[in-house]
Amino acid sequence: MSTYFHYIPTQNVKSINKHAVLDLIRFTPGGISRVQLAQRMSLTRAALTVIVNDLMESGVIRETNSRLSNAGRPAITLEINPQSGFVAGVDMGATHLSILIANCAAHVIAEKEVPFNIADGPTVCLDRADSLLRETASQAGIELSNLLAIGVGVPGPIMSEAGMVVAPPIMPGWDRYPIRASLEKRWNCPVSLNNDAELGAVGEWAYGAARSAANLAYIKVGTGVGAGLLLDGHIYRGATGSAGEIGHLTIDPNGTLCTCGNRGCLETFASGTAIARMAREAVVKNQPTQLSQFERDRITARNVADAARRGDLTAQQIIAEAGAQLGVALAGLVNLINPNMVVVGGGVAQIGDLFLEPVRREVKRRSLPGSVNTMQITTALLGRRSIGMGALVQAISIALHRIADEKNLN
Amino acid sequence: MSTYFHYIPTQNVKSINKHAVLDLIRFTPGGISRVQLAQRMSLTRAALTVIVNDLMESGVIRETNSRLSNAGRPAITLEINPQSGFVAGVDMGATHLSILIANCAAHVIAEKEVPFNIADGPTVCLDRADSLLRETASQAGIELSNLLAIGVGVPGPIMSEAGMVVAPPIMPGWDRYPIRASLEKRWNCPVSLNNDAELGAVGEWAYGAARSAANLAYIKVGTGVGAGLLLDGHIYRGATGSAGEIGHLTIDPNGTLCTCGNRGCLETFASGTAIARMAREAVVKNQPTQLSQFERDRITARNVADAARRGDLTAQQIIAEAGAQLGVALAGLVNLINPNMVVVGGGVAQIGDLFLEPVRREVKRRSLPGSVNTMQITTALLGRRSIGMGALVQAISIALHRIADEKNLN
DNA sequence: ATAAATAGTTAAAATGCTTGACAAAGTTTA
DNA sequence: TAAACTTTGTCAAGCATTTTAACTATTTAT
Repeated sequence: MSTYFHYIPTQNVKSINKHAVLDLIRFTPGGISRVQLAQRMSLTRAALTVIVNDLMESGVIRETNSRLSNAGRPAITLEINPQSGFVAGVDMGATHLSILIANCAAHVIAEKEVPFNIADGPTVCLDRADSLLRETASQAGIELSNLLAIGVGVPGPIMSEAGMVVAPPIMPGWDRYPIRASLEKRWNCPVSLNNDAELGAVGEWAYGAARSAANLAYIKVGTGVGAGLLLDGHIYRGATGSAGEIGHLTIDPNGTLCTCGNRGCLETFASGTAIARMAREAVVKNQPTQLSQFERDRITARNVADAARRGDLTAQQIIAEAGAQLGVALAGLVNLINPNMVVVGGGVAQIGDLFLEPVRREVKRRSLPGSVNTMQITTALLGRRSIGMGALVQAISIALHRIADEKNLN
Repeated sequence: MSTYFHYIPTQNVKSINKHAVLDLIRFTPGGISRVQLAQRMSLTRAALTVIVNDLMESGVIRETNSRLSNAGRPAITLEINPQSGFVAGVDMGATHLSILIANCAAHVIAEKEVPFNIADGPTVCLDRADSLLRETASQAGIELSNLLAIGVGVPGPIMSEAGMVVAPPIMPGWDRYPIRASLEKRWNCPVSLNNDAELGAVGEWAYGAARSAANLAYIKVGTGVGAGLLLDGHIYRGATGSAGEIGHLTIDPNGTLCTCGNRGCLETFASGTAIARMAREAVVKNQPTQLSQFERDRITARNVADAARRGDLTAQQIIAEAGAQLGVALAGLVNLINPNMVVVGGGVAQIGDLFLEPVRREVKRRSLPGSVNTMQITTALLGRRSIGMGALVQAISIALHRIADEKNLN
C-alpha cells in the first residue's frame, strides 16, 4: 500500500514528464538517449521526441557527439547544456563558510572557503556569505546577477516552506530568522535553504559515493554530529524538519555533561570537539603523546588526526574510541533505517580508516545481520565538498526546472 | 528536491486517479463529496463526475444518504460500498494467532484468537492459520471462496516482492520459506504479506490513534520489540525490508546477555519476556511482592501487570523500569525520525500509563525540544487489533483496486 | 417568492499521449 | 560491395482524459 494519495493534476502531465526527463538526464552519468529514457519512463519513443525537442528549444539540454551503438542506428546521448547558466552553492558550517560556483552541469568553476563562526548570528554571517559570494563570483568572472539560483546549507533543522531554522541546537540567534527571504532579497534570485547534512546526502547521492542509492544516510561528523537521510529516493525531513539530529542520542547515561543538558550524548564522544577534549584530557594526565607539544587549550581535532597518522598511539586510541562510539550510534541507525549505504563526511571523517574502521566494527557487531550484510559504510567521496555539491544540486534543480517551465508557458 | 524520478506512464492516468479517489474515500472518516475530492486532487468537478461514475458502476463505492450543506445545494457524500465483498486479516504473532473477517468498509464481522507458537515453523503454523481462518469464516457465515483478498502479518523482516521473510531474528525455520505463494495457493486468493509492526502502523494510521499522521512510528512491545514506520505518508521498509528492527539496539553495553549474542539490547529491558524475567529475579531476591504467590518459572508479564495495577510496588517498579528503558530507545528514534506521533502497541502496552508515563518522561528528557514538543506518544487505540486491522487495510486495498481495474478493462 | 450559493452534469475543445508507418544511420551477412 | 538487418528517431492520425464553460439541481438567506 502507499497510504499516500497519488493523483495526477492533469494540467501538468507534460510538465511532470519534462521534469522527470530533465532529472534522468542530470543524474545519469554519461548521459542517456531518447530510447533509454522511453524505457525508464514507460513512454513511447514518439512521446520522448516531443518532450526532448521541447527541452532542447528551451536550451536546457543538448545532444552530445558520442554515438554509441551495438547494432543498428546509434543512439544520440543527451546531456545538460553547460551553457544554460550559472548557480552557486553555499555551505555555512559551524566554523567554516565555503562557496562553490558552477554551471548547470555541476562543473565547478570557482571555489572559496574561509573560517567562520555561525554563533555570530544572522546579520554578521549573512553579510560574510554575501561578500564571499561576490568574491567567488568575481574570481569566476561572472556577475552576481548572472546566477540563476543559489543553494544554501546551514547546520540546523529547517522549516522548508518558511525558509528558516527552528529551535536549532547550535546557531544561537538564528531561531526563526527569515534566512531565505533575506538572501533572496539580497541576491535577487531564488534561494533554496536546506539542512547541511541533508545536502551532504544529496551531494553524495548525485555525484559521490552513493550514486543513486535509494536509502542513504550521510553522517556529518564535524564540530557536532548530524545525519542527512535519503529514504526511498526522497529527502526525509521528518515532521518538523529535525530528522537526523543524532548528535544528542544518549550513548552513556553516566557520561560527560553535554551542552544540551544531558549526559553522554553522542557529540560528547564522537565530534571534533570531543576528540579535542579527549586529547586535552590525555595531556593533562601526562599520557605519552606528541600532543603535549601544543599549548594545551589550543589542541584541535586536526592536531590529533595528524599525530595519529604519524603513529602517535594515544592519538590513535582517542580517534578509535570516537569511531567506536559513533559506531554504537550508527548501529542503532542501521537497525532502524536499514539503509543501502552510510556515508561518513565532515571534518573528522577526513581522518580516514583510522576513524572509520572502528565505526564499521561496532556497526557490524551491533546490527542485525540482515541489515548489515548488504550495506556499505564509506567516507564521503566528495570530501569537504559534499555539502556544497548538494547545495549546487538544489540550485541547479531550481534553475533548470524554471527554464524548462518558462518555455512551457509560451 | 525529490531525487526521485516522478513520471507518468500515461496509459493509466485515469486508473491512477481512480485509485487515488478510492483511497481518499476509504480513509476520510465520514466520507467525502465530489467537490471535496476535486479540491484535494486539483482536478475539476467535471473530471470527478466521470471518475466517480466509473467507480459506482463497478460497485466499489456508493452515495450515502447524508446531505450536509451550509448554503447552496448540499453535497452528496460518497463511501465505500460495504457490499463489495469480504476480506480477512491474519495476525501471526510470536505466541498468538488472530484473525479478523470484515467487509470492504473495514467493518469486522467475525474475529478469533488462539495461542500459537511461531517457532513451530511454517508447515505447522500455516496449517493452523488455515484452520482458524476456516473457523472464523464459518462463524461469519461466509465461504472461504468469498474472500476477495487476505492480509497477513508476521514478526519478521519481509522481502515484499518475494513474499517471504529473510533472516528473521525470531521465526526459526521460516527463512526464505515461500509464505505468500503457499497461502495464495491454499486460499486461492491474493495475499498481502507484511511485517507485523508495519501493519500496526498502517492500522493505527487508518482507523486508530494516528489517523492520517504523515510521520508515524508504531512500537510493538510484546514478546519482542519492533517498530513499524510510516514516513511522509508511505510505509518505510528500508533497503532489505528490515527497517524498524529496534529490539536489538544496544541500551547498556554491560547489560544482560541477549539471545542475539550482544549485551543489553532493548529487548532485555523492555519486552514481555524481560518484564517476566525481572519479576522472577525479584522473587528470587525475596523482594516483597504479590508475585511470590506464583510458581516462579511461570510468572508472565501479564501477572506483573495485574499485580502492578493492584498496587504492588515491586511490580510497578519493574514496569516503570521497562518503560524508562524503552523511552531511552524511543528518544533515539524521535531524534532520528522526528515523527508526528509514536503509537505504542502490543501486549505490554495494554498495561497503560503505568508503562507509558516513564516512556514519555525519558523521551521528553532525551529528545530535542524541537522534535518532542510537537509530538505525541499514545497507546494503540485499536489495542490488540492494530495489526489485524492493518492487515485488513492491505487486503481491502487489493480487493477494491482489483474490482476498480476490472471494470476499467471493459 | 426570489436571489444567492453551492453541487453536480454535459458537450465541445484542448492536451498529450499511443499507434503505426517511415526515414535515418549504423552493423552484419552474403 | 551490396543487400539485409537492426535500432533510433520522427511524423501524422487517432484516442484517452482532462478542462472549459454553460447548464441544471437543490439548498439557505432575504
